[in-house]
Formats: sequence, structure tokens, C-alpha cells
Amino acid sequence: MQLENNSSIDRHSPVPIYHQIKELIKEKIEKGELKPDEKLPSETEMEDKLGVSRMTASKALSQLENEDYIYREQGKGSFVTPPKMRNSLLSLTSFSEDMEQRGFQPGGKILKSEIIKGNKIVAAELETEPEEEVFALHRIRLADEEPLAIEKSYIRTSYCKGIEKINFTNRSLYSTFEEKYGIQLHKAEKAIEAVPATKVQAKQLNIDAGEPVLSVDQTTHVKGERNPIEYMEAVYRGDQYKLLVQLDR
Amino acid sequence: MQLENNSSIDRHSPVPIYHQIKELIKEKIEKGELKPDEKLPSETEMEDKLGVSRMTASKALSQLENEDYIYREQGKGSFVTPPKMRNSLLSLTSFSEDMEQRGFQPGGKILKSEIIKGNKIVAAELETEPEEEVFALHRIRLADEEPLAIEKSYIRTSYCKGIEKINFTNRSLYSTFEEKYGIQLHKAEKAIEAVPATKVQAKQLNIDAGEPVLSVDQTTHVKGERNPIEYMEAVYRGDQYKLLVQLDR
DNA sequence: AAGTGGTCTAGACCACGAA
DNA sequence: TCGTGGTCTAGACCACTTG
Repeated sequence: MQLENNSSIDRHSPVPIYHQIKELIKEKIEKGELKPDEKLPSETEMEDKLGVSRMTASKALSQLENEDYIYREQGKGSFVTPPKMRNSLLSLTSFSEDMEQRGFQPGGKILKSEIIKGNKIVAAELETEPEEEVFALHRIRLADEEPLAIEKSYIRTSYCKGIEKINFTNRSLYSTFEEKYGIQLHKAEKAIEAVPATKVQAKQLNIDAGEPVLSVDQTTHVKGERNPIEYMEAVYRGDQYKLLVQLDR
Repeated sequence: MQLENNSSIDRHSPVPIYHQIKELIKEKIEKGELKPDEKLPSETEMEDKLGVSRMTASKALSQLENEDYIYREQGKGSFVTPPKMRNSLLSLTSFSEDMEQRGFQPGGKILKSEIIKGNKIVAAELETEPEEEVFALHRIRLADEEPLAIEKSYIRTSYCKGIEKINFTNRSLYSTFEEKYGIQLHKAEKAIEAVPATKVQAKQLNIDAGEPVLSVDQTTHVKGERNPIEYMEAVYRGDQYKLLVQLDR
């Protein structure tokens, strides 16, 4: 990798230098200017070429290693992580995003879309007061017209006022959070079980009662907020749906 | 928090100082000596009391923030993350570790424990040559004496020579990697499905054929290595096992 | 021996928050 | 104003890898 002598670093920018270096390298990796397993400039090389201290260069490279863009080997150097090893599975996605990724046409049928008073379970999961109002959105989710899942979402309305007026038939809940309300999703917990379909579920999913389905309870959190924004109880057809997750550390 | 003047830090240990500080604080949080939202010593305080440079103290605190043990606010200080906000779900754990966390006595019964030539599926998942030898470890896993899961692991032997000589009846595979081979696990992908139990599975798990079970295919990676160390096909009793995962971003 | 990353030091200036 | 974390510097010693 070539380093333009001392250009590309703006010492008067409010953006920290190590962050500028990070972005510089990320960009080169994403553009393909840096090939998989290609050696990056060493810390001392950056010291000279970019005119920064070694600790600063080191910080940039350490963080890139944490984010899995590069790997480092003592005595050898820093190298670009080949794409195969990189986090390839999207972690926090909605059904719509998920289906599009898999090449299916997502669709939906609304069962319920209204403000309700949360019941005990919902209140406990959302950490709301028992009488507090929440937005309930129950949908049957389709992939290429076939019913694939039943999703019952309960949403804390204080983060997204007026959400009950939106038609979610073919709209992603998560992209609505992000685009309409500027809400950045942070993390989620899923509790996953294999259970037999109830009669009602079987009818809605067009399968036989007792067939295995994937039951997923999910709590979704927003960046910087202590309380969750969404609690969802979902059921997926066992014969048609595979859940992919990526675990770290 | 009280800091014992300069004790508890061993400057001649091969363990880095920042890591010693991290462990010190983690321990106090886990023991409850540091309460939720309690203020930690500041960086300058650690400089004085522990006799380390500020950068070292800062590194320890930064990493604790990344690991969600503490949160930091400019101008205010560093504080213990309340347990509710903390990542409570271990991400990459073995069955044994998992069961201990849930308060069950883990146990096991070995079905197979030998070096084999990998079949096509295994070779593809482990990215080995089709004729390459792998260590096959098939176990029935027990929780409080009850069969709960069937785990079939295939392990790349080049990372852990001699592993076939170890008795894994009551031993964790992952802690063996870490303690005996010094292998640091990095990340894993799981593909999760709800399927009906086959006759053989039903017998081994002491349930009826056709009952829902959780089928999980997992590929596990090691830090700094491009190829996976383990591919596992596991089946968990649907009525007894819930899989918890934490998703980020 | 030379190059690399891993760690550590003893300073420094800044922006932010609370008093 | 003072204490805090956020960043940065210019050195240093070490262990590891490669020639």
C-alpha cells in the first residue's frame, strides 16, 4: 500500500487522527485498492509517512483489528482480512431486509395495528408501566406469496409518536424507525425455541398443527436508551425458514 | 472504590498491566464490591495509586467500556454498567459452560471419539481437503442426567494435535481449546432450524419421533486463523432447550 | 540483525461537566 | 475553576519472525 506523503491527514479537523487513518484504510479495503492478505504499512512506516506518533497509528490499527478489517501478527505485520473471514451475516435485520437478501419477495398481511394497553408480559419485556399504552403490530409475513411467519410486535410509543397511523403491509418496521424517526437500532436479544405449531398458528401458516415451528422472542434496543423499543413474539415455519446468526468472541 | 496502594499489580508478570487492571475491576464488579452506576477511580487517580501511566489506565478502562462492563462520560467519570444494560448473554459458549450458567449439572455420553476422513459436507464446512483427517466427537449431552442434546463436532486436527486422546465425557471442548492448546476462539456462525426429530434422534433424546427439535449447524473460528477449527451439527430437545443470542448493530 | 507488533512511560493540550 | 475523559507525542524495552 502506498501512503501519500502526509497528505490525507487533516490535523485541524475535529475528527481524531486515529479515526482519519481508520477511515482511510477502510476505504482502500472496500474499494479493493488493498487486496485480501495484502500487507499494510507498519506502525513505524505510518509514523514517518503520515507524521503521526506510533501510538496513534497503533490505535488506528488496533481498532481496525477489532472491527475485523485487518489481522495482525507479531513480528510479521498487519494484513487485510479476506472477505470470507469477515462478518458476513447481517445481525440485526427485519424480516423484509432478510427476505430481500435471500432473494424472496417479501409481503405481509396485517392482523392488528393499534394502540393497546400492554399486558403483563409485554410490560415486563418493554419495561413500561402496566397501564402504559404500546403500539401492537401483528402481521403474517409472506415470502413469494407463501406465509412464512407470524410476527407480533409491541412498540414503545414514546420513541415514535404517531406510528399507529402508518400502514405496515409492505413496509419494514426497522427502516421506518431509522428513516422516519431517526432512531438508530443498537442491539437485540433473541430467545429461540423449537415448538409444535398451535391450531391457530398452523392455519395461519398453512401447515399442520403440531408441525415444528421456530419460536423467537426478541427484545430490541435503541442506541443510547436504557429501555427497549420493541418486544416481538414471532413464529416461523420450520420447514421453510432458517435463522442465521453470527456470534462473537 | 478503594485502590490498595500499588498492591495487586505485578510488574514482573508477563500479563500486561492494563490487563491486570481490567481483571481487577471486572472481579470487583462481579463480586458486587462495585455497585451499579458507582463511580470508578479516575485515570489520574489510578496513575497515582497504582503507579502506572495514564495511557495504561486509560487502555484498561477503554477496553472495559468496549466489553460493556463500564460506561464513561467525558467530564464526569467512569461508572459501572448496571446489569440490566449489560450484555448478559454469553455469545460463544460451549454446552458445559451454558448449562452451568443456567444452574444445571452438565454431563455427557460419548458416541464417537476418533480420527476420521472428513466427508464432503464436513470438508466443505471446515474448508479442508476431502481426504484430510478430522477429529470426530459425537456426544449426547445431559443436563441433570436428562438427555438434552446430540452434538456432532468435527475438528481440524492441525490446530490441536493429540486431541483424540482426550476423554471428553465431562470435559468442555472449548475450555480444552483454550486451556490445553492456548487457542483463542473468535467467532461462530449458527444456522438454526426447527425440525421434527428422526427416530434415532428421538430415541437418543428420550422423546417421540416427530417432536420438534432445534437443529443447529455451527462453524467456529479461531482468532487470527482463516479456516474454521470446528464444524458442529447439533440437535436440541425443543421442549427443554431455549437458545439465547445477542445481536449487535 | 533488522523489522514487526505489544506494551509502557511521562509528559501535553483539549472539550466537557459540575460547582 | 477544577476534575474528568479524549487524544496525541516522542521516546523506550520486549518478544516474535524472517533473513
